[in-house]
Amino acid sequence: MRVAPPRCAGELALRADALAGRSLGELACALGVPLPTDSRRGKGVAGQLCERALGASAGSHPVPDFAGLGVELKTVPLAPDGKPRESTFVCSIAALEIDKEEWPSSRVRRKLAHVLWVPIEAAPVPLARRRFGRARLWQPSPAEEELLRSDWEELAGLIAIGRMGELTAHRGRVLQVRPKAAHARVRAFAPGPDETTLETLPRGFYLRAAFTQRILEARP
Amino acid sequence: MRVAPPRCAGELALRADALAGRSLGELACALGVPLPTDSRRGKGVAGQLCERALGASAGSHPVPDFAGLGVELKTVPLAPDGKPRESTFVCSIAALEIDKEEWPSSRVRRKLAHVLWVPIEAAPVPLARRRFGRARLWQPSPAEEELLRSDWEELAGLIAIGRMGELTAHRGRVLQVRPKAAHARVRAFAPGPDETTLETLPRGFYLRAAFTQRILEARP
DNA sequence: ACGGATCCATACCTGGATCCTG
DNA sequence: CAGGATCCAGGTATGGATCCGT
Repeated sequence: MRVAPPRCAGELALRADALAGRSLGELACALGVPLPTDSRRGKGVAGQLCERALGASAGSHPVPDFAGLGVELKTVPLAPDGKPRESTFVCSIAALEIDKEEWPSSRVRRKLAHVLWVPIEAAPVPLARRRFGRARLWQPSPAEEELLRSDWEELAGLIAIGRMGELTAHRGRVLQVRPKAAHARVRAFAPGPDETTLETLPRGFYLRAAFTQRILEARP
Repeated sequence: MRVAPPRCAGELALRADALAGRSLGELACALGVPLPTDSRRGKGVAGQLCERALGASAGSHPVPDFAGLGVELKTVPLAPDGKPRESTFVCSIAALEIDKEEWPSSRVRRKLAHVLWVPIEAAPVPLARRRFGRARLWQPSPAEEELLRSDWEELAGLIAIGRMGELTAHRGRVLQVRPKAAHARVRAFAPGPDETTLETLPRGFYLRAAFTQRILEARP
């Protein structure tokens, strides 16, 4: 079953509101897709069903989830205490090209320019019984953008000068760099010392959970 | 079920001889894989089972089927009169790079430097009952190579100067250029007129059936 | 008859994220 | 408890070729 793209932000907000309180099991049933029984096997399923329910353009590469609106969709898993249980993946890192990027036109900034955050219950609630919360349409405040920019410039700078291999997830106040791969044997190219190129585990940018928590708590 | 790579050309020839007279159905059964019932759905199945039976390194990109030996495997479908029913795919065409290739190191020449031709019955024999014939290990004679070279230089030259779009399968005495894609809407990049780049249907090099017929008829 | 169109398998890549052990 | 490791879906790319309408 397919849903047409929303024609404006208002229509998107209405659809997102309609999702609040519904469970992942109901949604899967309505869309006619089976849910994995093992939650390890369904890491991305909430996000993917949410895309379909809201009429996002699925899986296409360079464009935002709602291309016409320039809005990106992110589901956030909430622990029983209401706080995000996980960090949020932002985008993968093309390490060999990152020296050509600048913050204003960077992939991270474009991804985060306008986001629809959709909270959903996380473990220990079983997959099918996890309920969606009230969505929030967000754009970074000047203070938030400043935090993101300064972290990004530090991290991207280290990658560009060939230090991605030494980079750990400890770096960055709100943005961090972590592995992004099917398994630890996957290789991608990255700058090495002295203009060399070497193969490393692919990485991605992630938002720390404490940062998304502040976004969700701010009064809309 | 997996078969170890042959250690020398002699071992490969022995295995290929052992295949002669056996049917595709027997082979599929021995390897524990099902055959499609509709022959449209099994266009590549004879070649793939043959690879497995002979211990070819399956599906890996740049290397010959028998990497250590530098030998490429090709199955040839024979009509009831013993003549090849189809042309033989050689390799896909990277149109934007072809201006940097020269015949001696070209993909076509490398693919055809050393080929194990394995004949197999074609339609109207049902898939499972098609029998393999006697394989032939071949290297191009000087005359054959000269034919290939001159066709390749004509075709590659036309592609390099931006004429792939106008190129039809009529060109070339033994080598030709034809579409190579899942369907007609697939696009790939190619040089256009005046240093431009345009999108076209991807193409590949193929050997005309009359050429493979002469190869198979020549006394080993 | 054959030139243009198409079909399957497999590997890889990207985007969706959560798992899990020290 | 969070940093490093991993899992699924879907699309793309390539190599195995044959199908089929004019």
